[in-house]
Amino acid sequence: MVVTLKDIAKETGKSITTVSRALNDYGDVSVATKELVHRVAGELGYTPNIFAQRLQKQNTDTIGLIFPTFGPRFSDPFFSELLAGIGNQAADLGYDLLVSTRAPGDEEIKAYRAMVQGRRVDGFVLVRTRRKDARVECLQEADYPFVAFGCAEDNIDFPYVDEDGAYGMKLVVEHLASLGHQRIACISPPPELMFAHYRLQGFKDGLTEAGIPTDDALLRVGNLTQRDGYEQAKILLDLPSPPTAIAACNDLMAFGAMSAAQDRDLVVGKDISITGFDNIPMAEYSHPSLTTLHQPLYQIGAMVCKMLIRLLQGEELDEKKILLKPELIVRQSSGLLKS
Amino acid sequence: MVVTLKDIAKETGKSITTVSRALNDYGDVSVATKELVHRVAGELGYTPNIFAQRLQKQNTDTIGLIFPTFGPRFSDPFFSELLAGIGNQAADLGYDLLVSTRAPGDEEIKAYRAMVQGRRVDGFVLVRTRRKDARVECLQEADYPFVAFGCAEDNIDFPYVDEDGAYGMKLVVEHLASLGHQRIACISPPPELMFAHYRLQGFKDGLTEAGIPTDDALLRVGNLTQRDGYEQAKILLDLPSPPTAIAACNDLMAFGAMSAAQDRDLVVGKDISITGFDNIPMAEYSHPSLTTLHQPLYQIGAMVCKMLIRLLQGEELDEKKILLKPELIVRQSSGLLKS
DNA sequence: CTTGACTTCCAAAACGTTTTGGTATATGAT
DNA sequence: ATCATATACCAAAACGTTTTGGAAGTCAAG
Repeated sequence: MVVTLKDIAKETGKSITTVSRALNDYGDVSVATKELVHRVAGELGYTPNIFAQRLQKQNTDTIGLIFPTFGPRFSDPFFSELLAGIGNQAADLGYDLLVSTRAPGDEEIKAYRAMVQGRRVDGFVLVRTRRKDARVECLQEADYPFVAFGCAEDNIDFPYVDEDGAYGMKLVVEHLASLGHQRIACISPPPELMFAHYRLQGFKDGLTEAGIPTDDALLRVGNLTQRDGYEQAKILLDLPSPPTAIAACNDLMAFGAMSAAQDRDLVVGKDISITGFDNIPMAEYSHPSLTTLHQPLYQIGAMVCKMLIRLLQGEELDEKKILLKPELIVRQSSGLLKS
Repeated sequence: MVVTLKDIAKETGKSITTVSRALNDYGDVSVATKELVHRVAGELGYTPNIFAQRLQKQNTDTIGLIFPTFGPRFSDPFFSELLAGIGNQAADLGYDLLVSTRAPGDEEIKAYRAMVQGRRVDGFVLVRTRRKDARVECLQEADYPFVAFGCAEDNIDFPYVDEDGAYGMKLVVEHLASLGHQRIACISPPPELMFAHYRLQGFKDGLTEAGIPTDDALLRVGNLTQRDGYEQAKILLDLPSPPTAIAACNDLMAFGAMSAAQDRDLVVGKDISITGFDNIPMAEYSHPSLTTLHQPLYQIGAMVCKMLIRLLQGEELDEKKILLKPELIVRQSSGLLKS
C-alpha cells in the first residue's frame, strides 16, 4: 500500500542503503544510480515516513509555542497575526509547529516541562515575556533553545526580538501634546509583563519631555481586553477632572475606551482623543479610525521563528537582541484639544 | 540521558516487553510488577518516545487543518475562534493539530495530497466548504477520514456541522422589515462558497415572506473582508435610490459597510441600518455595536474536532450531519426606518 | 502423577529510516 | 605483479516502541 525504501530497493535491484543514500544525495552513489532511484521513487510516489526519520535522527523538526492566554479562546488579533508569521515561516523552513494555549501559572510550566521531558520539540518560541519569567528559568535550566518575542530583565541573557515600546509611547505623548492635550491618561498592561514596564516608562518620559507633570490618577491598568479598556476608561471619565486624551497600550483596550467615551456621547477625535498600540487590521476600519503605533507582528513572528531555526541548526545569530522601532500612524481618533 | 523502556527494564530486572505491557496496563502482568514498574518509571522520569510509538503503531495521532486564506495572514477572527475550538479539543483528546494555510486552488490540493501521501495525519478538518469542492473529492478518493464545517451539495455524503444560514438571514430580514425597511440590500460572499448560497437564499426568502420584491441592484458580492464590505457598500450608497438597510453576510464586511456609511456622515442605526453575521467579539464593541447573528464558532470547532476523533477511533457518530440555529443579537446598528 | 487451565513473564520481530563499517571492483602508479 | 587509491555498493545495527507467539511455573481436578 504505502511505498517504502524497501519497495524502491526491490524495484531498482539496489540495496536499501544505496537507495537511502541516493535520495539524500550522498557522494558515494553513482550518477546513474541516483537517477534511477529518483525516477523510480517518483513513479511509485514515495514519501519518506517522517516518524521513522525522526526516530532515527533523534530530532523532531518541530518547534513549540504555548500562548499565554486566559480562557480557552485566543481571539486577540495580536496572537493571530503573530501565529501566522511564525507558522508560515516554520512551514517554509520545513518545521512543524506545535501550538497550544495555557494560562500563565503552574499548568503552563507543567506544559513546558512535559514537552521538554518528552523531547517533543527541538525548541520554543516564547511570547510576551514577563518580569520574573518562570518559562525562561525552566528552559534555561533544561538548556533548551528558545527565542522570545519580548525582552528580558537586565541580568538575564537570551535571544529575542522586541519592539521599542518606550520610544513608541513617547511618540504618542509627543503627538497628543502637540495637539494641545495636557491631561493625558494611560491604560497600561499588567505590570508583570515586560512590555508594560517599557510602555509606561515611555509614556512618563514623554510627559516629562513635554513639560507635563504626571498625575497618578490618570494611570490605570487593564488586562488588554476590550472589556477592561471599557471599564478603565469609564473610571477615568468619572474623575472630577477627566483626561482629554487616553493613550491605551494596545488597540483592543483603545477600542474599549472608545466605546466608553461614545456611550457618554463624546465624539472621539474631537471631545476626546484616544490612541492604541499594535495597529491591528481593525484599527483602520473602526469609527473613528484609530491613531496607533504600527507593530509588524507578522514579520516579527517570522523573524523570531527564523532566529530559532538558525539556532537549532547550530548557526550563529548575527544579532541576538533585536529592537524594532514602531511607527506612529495618525488617524481620526486623535485630534486638536477643544478650547 | 533520556530514559527509555530499556532503562526501566534494567532497573526493575524485568524485560522490556513486561515493562511496556505494565505501563499499558495489560492483563498479563502481575499487580506487584505493575506497581514496581510505575514507581520506577516515575522515579526515572520516563516519557515515551512519541515517534517510536507512532512508527510502531502506524498512526500519527495528528489531525490536519489547512485554512483556505488569501495572502499570508489569517487575521479573520472567524478563523481564530474556530482554530481555538479545534485546537483545544484536539489537545484534550490527546491529538496534535497540524495547521497550515493555503489559498484555494492547485497549491491547496497539492498540500492535501502531500499530507495524504505521506500519511502525515490521521484525518482532516475541512472548513468553509465550496460548491464543487476539490478537497472533498481528493479526500474521498483517497478514502481519508474528514469532518467539515459547512455542508455539501445534495448528492455528496460526508459528516459535517453547519449553521443554518438561510434561517439566520431570514431572521435578519424579518427584523429589518419589522423596523419598517423596504429597500434592503445584501452583501453576500462569493457564490462558490456553500454558505453563500444558503445565506443569500434565506435573504431572498425573507424578503418574499415580508412581501418585499427582490431588487437585483441591491444584491452585491464581497470577498468577506472589511475592505470589500466598504467598497460594495459605497456602490450601494451611490445608487439612484440607495438602500435603507444593508445585511452583510459576515461581521467584517458589515464593519466595512459601516465605515462607508459613516464616511458619508450617515448615522448607522438611524439613517441606515447595517447587520452582520458571526458575532465576533468586536461586534459588541464597535460603534455603534453591531446587530448580528451569533454563531458559536469556538463550540463548532470543538464539535467538528470531536466528531473527527470519534471517526478515527472507529466509533459511530450519533449524528452525521448537524445543523445549528444561529441566534439574532439585536444591537445599535439596526434601527427604525426614518420617515 | 498427568492433564489442562491459568498466571506471569519474555525473546524476537516489526515499524521505516539513517549510519557505521565495511567489501568488491576498477584504475593507475610503481 | 603489486600496491594504493577511488568508486560504487551493501549487510547489519541502531533509534524506542508494540505485538506476536510462545515458555515456565503453579494449581486443581482427574
